[in-house]
Amino acid sequence: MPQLTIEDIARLAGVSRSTVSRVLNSQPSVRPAVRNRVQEVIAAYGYTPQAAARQLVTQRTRSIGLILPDNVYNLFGNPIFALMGQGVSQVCTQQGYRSLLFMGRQDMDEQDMFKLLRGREFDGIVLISSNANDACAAFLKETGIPYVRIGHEPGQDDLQYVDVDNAEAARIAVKHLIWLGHRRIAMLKGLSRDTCSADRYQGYKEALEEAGISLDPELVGEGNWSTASGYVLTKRFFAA
Amino acid sequence: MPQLTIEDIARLAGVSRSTVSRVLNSQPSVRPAVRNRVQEVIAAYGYTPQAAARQLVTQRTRSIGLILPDNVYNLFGNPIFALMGQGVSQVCTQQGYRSLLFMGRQDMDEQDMFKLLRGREFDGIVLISSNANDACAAFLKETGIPYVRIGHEPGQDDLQYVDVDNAEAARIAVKHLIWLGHRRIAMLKGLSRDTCSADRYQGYKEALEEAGISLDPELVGEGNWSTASGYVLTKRFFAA
DNA sequence: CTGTTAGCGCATTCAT
DNA sequence: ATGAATGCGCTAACAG
Repeated sequence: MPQLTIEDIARLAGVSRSTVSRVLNSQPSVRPAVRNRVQEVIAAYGYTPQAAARQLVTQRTRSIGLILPDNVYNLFGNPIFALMGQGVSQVCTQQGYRSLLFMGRQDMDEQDMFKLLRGREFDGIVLISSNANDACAAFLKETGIPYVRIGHEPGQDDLQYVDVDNAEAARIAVKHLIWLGHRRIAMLKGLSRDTCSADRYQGYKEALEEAGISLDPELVGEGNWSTASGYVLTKRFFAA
Repeated sequence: MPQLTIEDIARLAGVSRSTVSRVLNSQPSVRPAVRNRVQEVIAAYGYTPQAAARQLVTQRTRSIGLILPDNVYNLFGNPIFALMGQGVSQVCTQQGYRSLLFMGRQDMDEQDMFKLLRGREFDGIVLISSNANDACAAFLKETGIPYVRIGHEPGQDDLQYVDVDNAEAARIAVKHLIWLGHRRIAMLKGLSRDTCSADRYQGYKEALEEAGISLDPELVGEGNWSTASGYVLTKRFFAA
């Protein structure tokens, strides 16, 4: 079935395109009777305006792109991303936007991905990444595409990101363990490419130092954020 | 900075829009010298055609929408979805398409979601769902939007889906346990709303019956696909 | 091989 | 309050 256009609806409702457009965008200046008639026709034929056409004229898509770290195990295996994604989605929906998670970061050529981002299919990008030199982050900054990053790099001077205070969080956690009476406290670090790993380690070191506990290198290990690496390292800690 | 259009590139390269369009779409009928010149200008200005405009004229977006079951814990917490998503993404990339995961199924009004799907932002939809009455599946079928479903409903007569033989899979698994010498075999069912749950249970029953093992209701429990429910039920099995 | 012309479907002036 | 006209940026005949 050939999809109906706004023109068809206008004809069927006996009005002009402009009027249909007005009810589509719920503008007030339409006589109630006319509005109803148009809405009935729209409903009867299940008409929905074509996104591309309205995007072309308005120059906005009302959709937000979500980009996650490239590791697929992180992508779906780490519950933190589910929570972040959920939050992004909720706010988008609430504001009349929609969020779409870009799926191709594992298998798509980087340049092709950039081309997509430059094609203005998204009004803005939410990039989740604490990777210290994420090519995508660099690209977004350079091109001026509207974005916000969850996570950041050390030298970042602009305010394009939101992040937690990783060092302080680690400090609090370690202090808590010390308060509970523990003295032998291990640290399972994440990937060194992610800045949060170093930040947390920093907090860990500071809390130990403050408590006068000397750091035991045997109790520090570097994982890759996977549960498997956590398991292996934890076993090693207990063997030590 | 005002984004450049194909028109600007044409002027800068001293050719017409059509020629620029031709090199953009890598059509052969362009003199190498001209092609190079155009490509240089494109690269120099970092120009990328606006997706909406070309979508409007070609009536295709080259993007595939991926829709997952509504439960967010399933969404990111169940590794099977990571694998499926990965597969979809790989094939899309390989074919010059891109895949986008729709994020709003938890928090968006169903009608708004349908509106999005009808807006032709996706050339096709991949719906992952074995939910026996998934409203989205019904909608897709009714509207004639191109889609394929991973998972299916009992009475489905068309060929719009791909699925594994759940009953046979369960049969094989149970037979294997029996072959190993076990006689006391429990079944941890999934949500009853998903057809695969009943299918697998069917296979379980058949395999037991075939081996002359009577089914012990104490060893059958219904979870909700979460690891937590699996843990609780498994403990109950061992207590029984 | 290249330029000219004509829309794609919609929102948005500008008239009325 | 409504309609007619215009253009968003691009591809696709059609000429030449």
